Amino acid sequence: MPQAPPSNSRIAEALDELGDLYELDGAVIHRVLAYRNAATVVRDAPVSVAALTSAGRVTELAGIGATLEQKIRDLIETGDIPAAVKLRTRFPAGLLELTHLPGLGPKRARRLFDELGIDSPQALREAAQAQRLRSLRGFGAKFEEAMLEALADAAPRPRARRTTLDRALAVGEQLLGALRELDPAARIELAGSSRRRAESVKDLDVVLDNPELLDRVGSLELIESASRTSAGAATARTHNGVRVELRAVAPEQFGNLLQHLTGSARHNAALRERAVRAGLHVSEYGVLDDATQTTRTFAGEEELYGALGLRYIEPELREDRGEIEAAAAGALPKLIELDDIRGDLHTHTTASDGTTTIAELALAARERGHAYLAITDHSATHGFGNEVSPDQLRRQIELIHEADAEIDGIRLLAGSEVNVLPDGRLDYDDELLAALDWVIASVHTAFSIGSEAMTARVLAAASHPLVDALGHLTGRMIERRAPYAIDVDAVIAACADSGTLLEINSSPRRRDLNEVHARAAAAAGVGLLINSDAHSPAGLDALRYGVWTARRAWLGPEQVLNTLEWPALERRLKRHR
DNA sequence: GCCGTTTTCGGCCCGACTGTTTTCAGTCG
Repeated sequence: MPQAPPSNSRIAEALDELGDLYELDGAVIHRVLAYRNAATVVRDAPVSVAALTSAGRVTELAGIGATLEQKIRDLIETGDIPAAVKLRTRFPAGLLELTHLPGLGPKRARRLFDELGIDSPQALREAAQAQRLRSLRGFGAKFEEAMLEALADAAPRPRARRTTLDRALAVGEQLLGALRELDPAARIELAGSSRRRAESVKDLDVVLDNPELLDRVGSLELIESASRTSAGAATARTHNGVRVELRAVAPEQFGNLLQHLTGSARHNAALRERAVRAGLHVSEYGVLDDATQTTRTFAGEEELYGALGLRYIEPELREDRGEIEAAAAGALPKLIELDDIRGDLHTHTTASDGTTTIAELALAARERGHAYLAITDHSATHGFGNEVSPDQLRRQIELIHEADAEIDGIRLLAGSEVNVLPDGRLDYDDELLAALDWVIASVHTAFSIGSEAMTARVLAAASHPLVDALGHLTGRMIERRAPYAIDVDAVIAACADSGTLLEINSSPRRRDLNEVHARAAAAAGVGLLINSDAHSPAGLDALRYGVWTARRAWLGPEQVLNTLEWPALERRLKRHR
C-alpha cells in the first residue's frame, strides 16, 4: 500500500538519527556533519523534499549528493533507511539519548557503553552514584557530578524551554535603553538570535564598546544579579529569568564581534569556509589574511562583509539558507519593512474575545498609520463562549459600517474569522458570508483528527469561493504546542490554484505560517498577508513579529498583499476575479 | 559524505572552556 510521502521534518529526523548512529560507530566527523547539514537543509527546504526526490532533483539542494539521495529514496519507498536499521541493532536507543546530555558527547558515551555497558540514562545514573565512572582513564569525580546534574535537569523537562522573542525583547529593549542612559555615546547592540528575530531565544547577547558598562549592569533595576566573567565580558540575569551575556570590545573591532555573536552558527561556518578559499580567516577578533599575515578589524559589519566580497546581509537572513551565495552574486532580495504594511486584516473586539470596541481599535490602527482595518471576530462555534451568532454578526456588520462612516482617515472592513468545522464546513451560510467585506478562515478545535482529515478539512475551506484567506494555518504555539498534523504543501498548492491567500499570523506566540512555509508559499505564487490577530489596541503592535517572519522568509513587499491599498488588494481577491 | 577561482582527490571555520592532564581530547557555541 502506498504510504503518504514523509514530510521534510520526518526526513530530517531520520538523517539526524543516522548521523548520530554513524558518530557512535566512529565515522570521521565530516561524514557525520554531512548528515547533520543535510538534515538542516531538508528541514529548511521551501519545497517538499519527498516530491523533489521523486522528481530526481533532490541533489539540487546544497549538501545532498548521490549517497544521501539514495538514503532519502529508501526512506520514501520503504519507510526506513537500511543503514539505520543495521546500526540500531548495535547501539540501543538509550545510548543515543545519552549523547544528547549536556557534557556528554559521542566519544565518551561510546566508551561508557564499551567499557562499562552503560546503555541508558538510568544505567548512567546508577554508575555515577556508585562512583564507577572514575575507574575509567580520563573520567573523574567532577564528571560523575556533572552527569548526575545533567540527568536531574533532563528528567522533569525534556529540554530547557526557550523564551519567545517578545518576552526576550521586552527585556532586551529595556536593558539597551537603560545602558544607553548610563552612556549615551556608547554603541550598544543586541546580537544573537534576538537580533536575527528568531521565534525563540535561549538568552540575550549584548555587544557594547564601553567596558565600564559591564560593571554597572548589576545596578540596573531590571537585573536580579550580574557578575564579571572576564575583562571583556559579564553575565547577568533579569528578575523574570532571562539570561544576558554582555561583551565589550574596542570600537574599531565592534563589527567583528557583532557579526560573530549575531551568528547563526551555520551562517558563520559557511561564511568562514568561503573566506578560507580566498585565503582569509574570519574570527570574532578580525580577518587574518594569509598573503600579508595581517589581521584587519572593522568598526561595522558592512565593511566586514565587504572585505569578504559580499553585500551586507540582513541579520534575519543569516541562517545559511543561500544568503551568502546571493550576497556574493549581488542577488539578495529587498526585504519587506513594517512601514510597507498598509492595513491589518485580522483583529478582534468585545464582540468576541477582544478587549476593545470597534471605534477604539479603529483609532489605534489609524494612529499606527493603517489605511484600513478588518474587524474579524470569532464565528458561531469558536467554542470558548465568546462567539458571534449569525444574528449578532448581522448587527456587527451594521456597527462596523456605522463606525466606518463616523471615523475619518481609515477604512473599516466588516469581516469574520470563520471557524472551519472538522468536516470542512464553515460556521455561517454563504448568504451571510457574502455580506462581509472580508473572510478569513481558521481552525480552532479538533486538532487531533490526523493529517489526512485535517488536510481535507482545510482544503475544503480554501476552495470555498467566499474564503479570502486562511488564518494561522498550522495552529502551533511556539515552545508550547506543536503544529497539528497537516499537509502544508498540499494546502499551498491548493491556495496557489484557487487564489486563496495565506496569513502570516504575527502573534509572537504563533508566527504561523513559519518562515519556511511562508517562503514556500511565496515561491508557489501564493499571496501572503501579515496580520496582527490583535485582541486589544496594543495587540496591533504585534505586526513587527509577522514582518520579521516574512523577512526571515526572504519576502519583499510585493509578495505581501496588505502592502497594497485596500482597493488594489480587493481587486486581487478571488471573489472579485 | 560533499564539493570545486585547490574540479574527481584532499580537504572540510574558529575559538573558549573543562576536566583530567603534564600536552590534550572532548564538548560547546
